[in-house]
Amino acid sequence: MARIRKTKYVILGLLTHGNLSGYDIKKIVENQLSHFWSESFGQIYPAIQELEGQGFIEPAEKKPDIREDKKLYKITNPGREELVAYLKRPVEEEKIRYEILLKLFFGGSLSDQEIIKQIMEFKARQEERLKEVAAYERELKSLLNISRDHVFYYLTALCGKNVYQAYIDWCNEALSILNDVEKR
Amino acid sequence: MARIRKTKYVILGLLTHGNLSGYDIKKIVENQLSHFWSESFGQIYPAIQELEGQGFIEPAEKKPDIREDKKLYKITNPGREELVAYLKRPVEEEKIRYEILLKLFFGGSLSDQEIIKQIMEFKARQEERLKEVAAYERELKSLLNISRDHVFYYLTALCGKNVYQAYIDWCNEALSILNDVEKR
DNA sequence: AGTTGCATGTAACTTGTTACATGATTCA
DNA sequence: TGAATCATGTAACAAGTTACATGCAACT
Repeated sequence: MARIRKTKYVILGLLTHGNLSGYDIKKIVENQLSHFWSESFGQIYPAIQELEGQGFIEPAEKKPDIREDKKLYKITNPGREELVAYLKRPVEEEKIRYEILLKLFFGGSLSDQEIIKQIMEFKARQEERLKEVAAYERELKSLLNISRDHVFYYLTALCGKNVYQAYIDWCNEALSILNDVEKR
Repeated sequence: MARIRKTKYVILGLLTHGNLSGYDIKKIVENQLSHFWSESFGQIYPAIQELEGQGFIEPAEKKPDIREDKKLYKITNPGREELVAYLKRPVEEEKIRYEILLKLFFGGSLSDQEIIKQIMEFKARQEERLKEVAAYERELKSLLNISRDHVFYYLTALCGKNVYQAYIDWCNEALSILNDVEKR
């Protein structure tokens, strides 16, 4: 890994939008960031404790209507600075491991039919994802004017749409090429 | 992680192309698989020992011209079966973590200029990668007829080309949208 | 009364990287 | 002779997932 841990910045970032608990953060990541990010409870809760120890977040007062055992946090000024410093740093080289390409690289050990099956399954999954993210993108496009943040949400969905479409296009090209090879 | 370990299959796959040492495997991954895969020595050597213990690979006779301290391995028939069983299994859901989208999602904490800078840096890196993989793709396209395997190598390069191009297109759309927003 | 969801947290495990140790060979 | 590359391996660490433990609240 050696890539610096991002969980802390996800928490800081989400806390700039409002006070949240660990559970809230997990739900938001699942619901709104899932097409480009994931976090597990096993990462979130220890990271919260670390952030509190560093003074980057602190307990927030709860309104009386929320349950006793829920711990709400808010971001502090040093926390904001820490987040901004991270956001300004260049994006790290993401390590890429595409299993479909690995399997294709060793295609010599499979029959054409088996390879075609793998690509079709992969394509079907990308189509599902595209459908989801394209619906999300259309929704966000209509909300573009309601806040500056909505532009950013829209752009993340647009990226997903482009990338999934690129995979689907590649699947079609690959299937067509394999079909030509098979016939000759 | 929880995703099953792929290192073993990379080793088995490469050994179907010829007898290799751990060092050879590392070099091939770096030179030929680097646009979609990576492995470190810390994974390769223990995996080799495990594969040998399972009888999936075994020491190969060396030609007298290669050095004493180099350990060449060859794949066994059970090893071939193990590889094929893996290749036939559906491709696992890859976990996606795009840091550029994370940073963009929290764009509210940065100025337009800072966001634009991040996207331009990201775009420049994708353009570099595209250049590399597109050159590789053109080369492989001309070699398409020399073996069945070359079709697979070509398709992996083509996929990289499509995906990097999709990122670049998205960067341009994003920059144009951010420019419009800035002006109003 | 039982199931589902809310809520916090820990422990064991897996995967992966980095740095280090060691030494041979090749080439300028 | 010294640097770069070849070559194998280990140990410490970092990151991330999964399963588990615990208990409250809401609803059916």
